[in-house]
Amino acid sequence: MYRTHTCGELRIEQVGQEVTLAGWIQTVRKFGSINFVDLRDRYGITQLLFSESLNARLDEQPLGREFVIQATGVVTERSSKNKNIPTGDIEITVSDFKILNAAKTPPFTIQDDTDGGDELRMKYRFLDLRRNSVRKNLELRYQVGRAARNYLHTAGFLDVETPFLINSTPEGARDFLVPSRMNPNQFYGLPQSPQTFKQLLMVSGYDRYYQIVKCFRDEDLRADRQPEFTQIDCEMSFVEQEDILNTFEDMLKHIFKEIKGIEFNEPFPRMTFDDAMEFYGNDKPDIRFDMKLVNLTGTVQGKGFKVFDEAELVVAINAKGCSEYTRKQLDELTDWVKRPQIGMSGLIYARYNTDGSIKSSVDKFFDEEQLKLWAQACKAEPGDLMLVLAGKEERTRKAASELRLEMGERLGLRNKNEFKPLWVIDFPLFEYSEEDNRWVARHHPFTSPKPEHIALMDDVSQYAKIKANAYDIVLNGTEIGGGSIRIFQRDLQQKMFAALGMSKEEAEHKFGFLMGAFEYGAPPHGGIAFGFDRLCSLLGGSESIRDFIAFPKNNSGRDVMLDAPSEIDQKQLDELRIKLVRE
RNA sequence: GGAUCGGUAGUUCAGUUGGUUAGAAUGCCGCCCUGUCACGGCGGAGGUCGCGGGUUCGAGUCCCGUCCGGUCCGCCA
Repeated sequence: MYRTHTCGELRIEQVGQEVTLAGWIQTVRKFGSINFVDLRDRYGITQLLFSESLNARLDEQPLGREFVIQATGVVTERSSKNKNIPTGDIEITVSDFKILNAAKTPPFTIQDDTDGGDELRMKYRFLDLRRNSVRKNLELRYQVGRAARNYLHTAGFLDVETPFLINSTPEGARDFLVPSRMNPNQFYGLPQSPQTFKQLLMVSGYDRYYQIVKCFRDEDLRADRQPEFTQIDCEMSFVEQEDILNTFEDMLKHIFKEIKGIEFNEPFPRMTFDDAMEFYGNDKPDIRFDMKLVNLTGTVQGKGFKVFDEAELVVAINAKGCSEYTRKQLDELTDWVKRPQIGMSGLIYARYNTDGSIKSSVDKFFDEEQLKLWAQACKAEPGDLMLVLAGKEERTRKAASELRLEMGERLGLRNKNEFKPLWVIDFPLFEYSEEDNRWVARHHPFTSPKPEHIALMDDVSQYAKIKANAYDIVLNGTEIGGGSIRIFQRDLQQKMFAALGMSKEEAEHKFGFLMGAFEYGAPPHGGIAFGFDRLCSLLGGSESIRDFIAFPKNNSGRDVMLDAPSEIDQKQLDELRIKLVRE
């Protein structure tokens, strides 16, 4: 036995006991003829006292940071206690010790406030994971998963595993491909989600299914996106949208209570997709603060100001209490909206001064009476600042949405300890893809249209109006989950594929097994999938999901520790019958 | 595919208008110290200024290219 206790559990009550601890050396403090060593493991830090009698041995076997050692001694009350750590009342007076493994000096310090940069910490991730702060994130992830499983288990859900080596599908994101050695010139695709399998499980009668499962998408990455990520994937039979929303709202409430001790007594608010777009400019509103988008197009056009008159959309936000913004701050905001990522050509503002007057950057075209109408529309009061954007509809709405979030940030209205969930419902079934020149499924091709809109599927000109029984759950402006009621009848599914420009043969070839299954008694069903990594990062108060993944990949999809992906041997290529194209 | 920020000691960073021998902190090594816990004191070692090219009497600094990393846009049903 290597140890009798962990480094986090000994207290004043154990004084007098002889114990053996094993762990990593956090620090060695030489103090004349005595030495203090902080020994660390997952559970905490315990101070070891090496008194004078061990000096000869320490000269032979010097100790260094991150050495793995085993030490035996008696638990002793400290003469000077450390109130900052739970084991601070005691220390181990070491009688014998053994170096189990020496260690190189680590390239960065293994502390909460490490001196290591991101790049280095990722390269030595196994050392980074020793740090408290990183370990806490992984522990949080485990607890979130456990809370979800507990809830789903109690609610009668069955965890069923589904395969990773499946077919590539053309819809949606790019697939990761795996060549098949036994089936030359053929490839598996890794699942973007277990979508079709969970629907087949519904046909099989497993009416409550869940899985915490990896999904794979070969698209460009962000701080909150990884090529392989984890979903809490769920599906239910004999349910309507309302049943699903209620079930999973309860699950989230359970998780919040377990993890954060937060109780939501009210139902989560709901907003239609159309309202979200109109009032927030995006489909995942951050409702921790108001500052809604106000459409001023009708109010401001026809007054001779070309920028407004030629715009498809003029939209304002009301920055409460910002009328004192200096010219410098406003210029800076203007530069901000002119950045290529936002892409506006300018920013117009109107200050509602505390004396009741209104001054704008376009006073030449709008007198005070006109500006009062702006204020009325924006519900602005003296002391407020109206920020106005104008231009092409889509870009302007998007820019206004970004500006709103930026102002919310600057005004400190986006508190990461405040949690405001929101259901966004009634998503459109289709959206037009300029790139492919056709209508594509906004959610996915198995999403059911609202029954009253099915008739519109016969007329392409009506496609934009068709709403789906699809929903997203949004937390603090981040989409953490989404799902839909599915199509469960072959005819409707066929119609859907046809609407997406897929021939009968093509649909049969790609999804024939699913449509075939629908002919053998498919129950009405629907489901939802949560972005587990994102949920964890929000609960942990971090922007980046990488902090909650033990071994994440970087921006370019590389594992910098393993240096993956990498080239492979010619022999392997030959077996797979793959020829490389060198450029 | 694009935008943008960064790359200087083991690490985190500073480095002026292009100008002597490239600095600080921390870590590391040595010596001293019996109650430290961010220990302290004294001393020391440590540099391909990411890489390649160019401009110049002279480049860490300016220009071009390239590689690596961060963030974002496009993309991500």
